[in-house]
Amino acid sequence: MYNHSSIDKKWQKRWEDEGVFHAEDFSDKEKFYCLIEFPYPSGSGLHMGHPRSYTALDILARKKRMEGFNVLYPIGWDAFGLPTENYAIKTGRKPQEVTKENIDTFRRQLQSLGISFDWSREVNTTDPSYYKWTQWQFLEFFKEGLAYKDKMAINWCVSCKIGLSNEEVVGGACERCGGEVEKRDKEQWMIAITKYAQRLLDDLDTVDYLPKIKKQQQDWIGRSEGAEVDFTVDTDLSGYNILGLHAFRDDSKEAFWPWLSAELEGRGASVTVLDLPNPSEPNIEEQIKFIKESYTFNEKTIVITHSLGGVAAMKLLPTLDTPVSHVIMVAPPVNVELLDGKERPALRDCCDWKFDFGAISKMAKRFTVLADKNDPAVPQDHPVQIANNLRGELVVAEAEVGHFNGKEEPVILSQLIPSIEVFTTRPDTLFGATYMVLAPEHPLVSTIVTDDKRAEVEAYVKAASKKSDIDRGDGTKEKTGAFTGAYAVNPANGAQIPVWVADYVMMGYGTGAIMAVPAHDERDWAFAKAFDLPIVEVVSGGSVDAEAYAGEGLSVNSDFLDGKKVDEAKEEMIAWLEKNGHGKKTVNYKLRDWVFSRQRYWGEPIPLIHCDSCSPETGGWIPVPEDQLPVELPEVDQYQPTDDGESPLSAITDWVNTECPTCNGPAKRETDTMPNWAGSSWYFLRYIDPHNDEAFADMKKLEYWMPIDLYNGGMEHTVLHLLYSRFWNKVMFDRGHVPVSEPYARRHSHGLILAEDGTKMSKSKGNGIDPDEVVDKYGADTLRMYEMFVGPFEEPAPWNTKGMIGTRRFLDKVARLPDMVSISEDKEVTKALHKTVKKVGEDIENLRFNTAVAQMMTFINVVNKHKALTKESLLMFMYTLCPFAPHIANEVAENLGATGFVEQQKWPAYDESQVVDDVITLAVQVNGKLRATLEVAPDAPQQEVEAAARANENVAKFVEGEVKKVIYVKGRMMNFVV
RNA sequence: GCCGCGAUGGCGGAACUGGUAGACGCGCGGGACUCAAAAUCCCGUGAUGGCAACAUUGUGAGGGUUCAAGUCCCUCUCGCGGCACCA
Repeated sequence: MYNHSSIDKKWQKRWEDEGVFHAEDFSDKEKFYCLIEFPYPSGSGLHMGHPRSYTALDILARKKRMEGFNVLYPIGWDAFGLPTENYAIKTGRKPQEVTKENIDTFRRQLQSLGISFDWSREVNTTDPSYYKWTQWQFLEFFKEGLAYKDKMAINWCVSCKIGLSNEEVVGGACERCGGEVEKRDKEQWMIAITKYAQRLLDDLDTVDYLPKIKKQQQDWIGRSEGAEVDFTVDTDLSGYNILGLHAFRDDSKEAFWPWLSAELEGRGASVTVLDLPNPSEPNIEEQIKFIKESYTFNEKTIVITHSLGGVAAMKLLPTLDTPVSHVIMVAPPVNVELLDGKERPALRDCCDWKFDFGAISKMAKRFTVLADKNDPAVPQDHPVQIANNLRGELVVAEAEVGHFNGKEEPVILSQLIPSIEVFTTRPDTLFGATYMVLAPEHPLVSTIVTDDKRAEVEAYVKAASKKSDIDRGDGTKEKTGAFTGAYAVNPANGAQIPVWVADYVMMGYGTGAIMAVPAHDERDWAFAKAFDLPIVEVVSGGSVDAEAYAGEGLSVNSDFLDGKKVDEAKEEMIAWLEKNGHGKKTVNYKLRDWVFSRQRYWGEPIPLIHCDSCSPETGGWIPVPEDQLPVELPEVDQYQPTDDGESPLSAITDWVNTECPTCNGPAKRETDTMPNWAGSSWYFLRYIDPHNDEAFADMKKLEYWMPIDLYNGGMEHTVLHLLYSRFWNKVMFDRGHVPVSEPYARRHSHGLILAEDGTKMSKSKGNGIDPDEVVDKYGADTLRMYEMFVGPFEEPAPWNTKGMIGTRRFLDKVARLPDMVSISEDKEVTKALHKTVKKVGEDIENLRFNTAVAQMMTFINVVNKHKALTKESLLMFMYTLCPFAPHIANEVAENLGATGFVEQQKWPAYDESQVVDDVITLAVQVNGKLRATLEVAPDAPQQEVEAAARANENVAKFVEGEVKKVIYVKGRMMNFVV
């Protein structure tokens, strides 16, 4: 029994004192950057799983150093996040303190394992000198137009009081606490990762990841090719009278109104366009009088106003006796300053510029405002329809010639004749589309629903919105839905098909609407059966009365596609759609934009300031200037999450209130913080230059070290963390801050260490094993070796303390080896040694540590058999063992008189002639069954072997009569076929 | 439901490109040393039959290809992981 405690501490101190593992920037040696996922320093201390990954890469790092590489093997702390914050709240302490304590524990525990980290490069995501650069990089996203704020239905965890990204909702429940998740509308910072979807997919071809990891990335991005198809809602406008109020712009008069009239008259409407008098200096009373004299309003009236025409309408409409059918205001001039900068006293006098949308909406069955979503003057909470960026084109660009550009007009027209855009991967089945379905959240639902169906549809939509994702996605998959009363036209054959609302269609994918082809889609088939909708077969090969058929076949009932194979038919149909303006080829991704806001305290503050009077183009958001970074997290006593879902930071008024960096006026800080994923998306860059305060890392150093040669981590991070960090790196690459577009040249993953009962180690089950105890009782080398020996690195393995004792016995045998040192050794020992060096070296490169350990055990067994080996052989073995059990290897080497560290020795070279056997055991089979074994030279000629085999009594017994064939595989076996 | 991976002694696991299945370790049985124990060392250890040599059988189940299958092909069962009405 050797004394592991003193040996462990002695060598750990020496390594650290002499900086043996410090990586050198710009060395002449070839670089090797190996990376483990840095730990989250939780309060429960190091988990048994951590040493597995860290030791594995430590072995590789140590071997690479001995092979002459300049190795970077760094460590740090991913320390922002909920568990610490929750623990701090519970114990009434500050997250800063708790974090520091946890890190100290983790550091001590990791150091007790003798991992060859370069501790001089330690990073900590919660350190202001680190998150300064996280914030800086966020601003790079912002400047690139990749960060935007959007109101959206988010997943809200009721118990954590936190918004969760889709990725953090597992089976409809919160990933962290397992609690209930509901939908809530919240303004969130989003990052447009979807813009990088294709590159994130394509560049997987350039990296070496485990196939299953690549596949998970691909599946998550979820690319599918297909077509976008437009279905026009069949709208009958006969009996309606459209009243256009024209003011102010001549080009509208010449182009817009005639075009609109033609479109609407084709649908049976009559159109009246009134030229309002004196539009640029209007007298509103005069205009109203003119309208009243020229036109009689009734309930079939549809009012369309354009720009300044809205002013008169706004005053007039609330005074009418009868309500009108519909009012559409296109870009009403809701904010005079934004109009064109010109003062218009006449307008100002007649109107206070605060449109009373409420009064108008009472006079119209439907009321639509088409205006800029971001215009603060447009009341967002009012039930008006908001379109994007319309005002910019239609009003402000007054001086520009010809606003009639074909981009905005369809939006206007679609208010009266809506069209439904769908995404399909099967355009070849368009002739089989017998109905359509909108997601309950689809904005067109309320537009197209007919009056007699409105109540029913509204009730259905309301019920759907209450359902959680579990109810919608899980369970019976029984189809529910409601008919809107509206019909759309199938562009392929002109057929009228009913439009339904059903929750089996998701707003989040594609366009939120589908064409349903029940004959060839399982879900559509089930829905059609449930609601008795027609099923039309358009691909032959199945029996669509019994079930949907999604296989190969030839098109039928499909006019010009008939007789074509699926792939061919898809192409033809896309060509047809494009030619006739009904759609086009498109690609869709499952990947969603990244919800980047958290309403919690313990995270990086988002470094933006909101000013009411500056930067309207970004919604008033202004980056904190670089020289004011980092925006430090204020240390406060109260940081509990709020019930209303606002960030705790919003309550700290003297932090929130600040100055606008642009105009120096009063402004407010953004109070949301960043998600945990932020700091971990780029930490590998900081390791390269951890103390730089001019940049997150020096470009020259990045060029030297990047990319990472091997990155190892858990399978649980192979989707999100890997994707986010690849994306983050690509954005930095595009902005010229990093030299490579893919950060990880090779990615591997380790299996979990399970508890002795084969389940996950967990606090609640009390089945955890404490690394401290194991190190204390058995030593660091035992723990390291056991975790390598326990099974294949990438597969989960149950902990077994008894099994670990076997590796300790092995190390005890190692400690006794010096007693056997002698001036000569048996040939078998020499051969075993060289074989061991060869196999261990190869196994390390292939990350097959378990068989490397087994080989070293075999070697010891051979030595023990002969009880003698030379000092040189023992040293050579110590060099081979050192990556696995560095403490004892160094100790034994030192006791043999070696100076310096084993880590500074050269990795041993094996002698090729020593790894081949002089004599091998050859299997002799008869009819494939083993009958004897022969000791022969590996390259013995067939004749000789055959003679020896036939001479064998047992073989001869079975080889009676004619031998049909003799198969001889040199060095392996001989088979007699009789 | 779909996709991926896996299933080998009492246990964790080996087995290159189809060529002696069970390396290595744990456990178990026997023995040596010891007054005794611990530690250490030696022998044995898939199952069945046999004193033994050896024979039969054996890698989740069933079928196939091959001189030869844990390994390749088909069908199925179970387990693990991922996705989950993704149009």
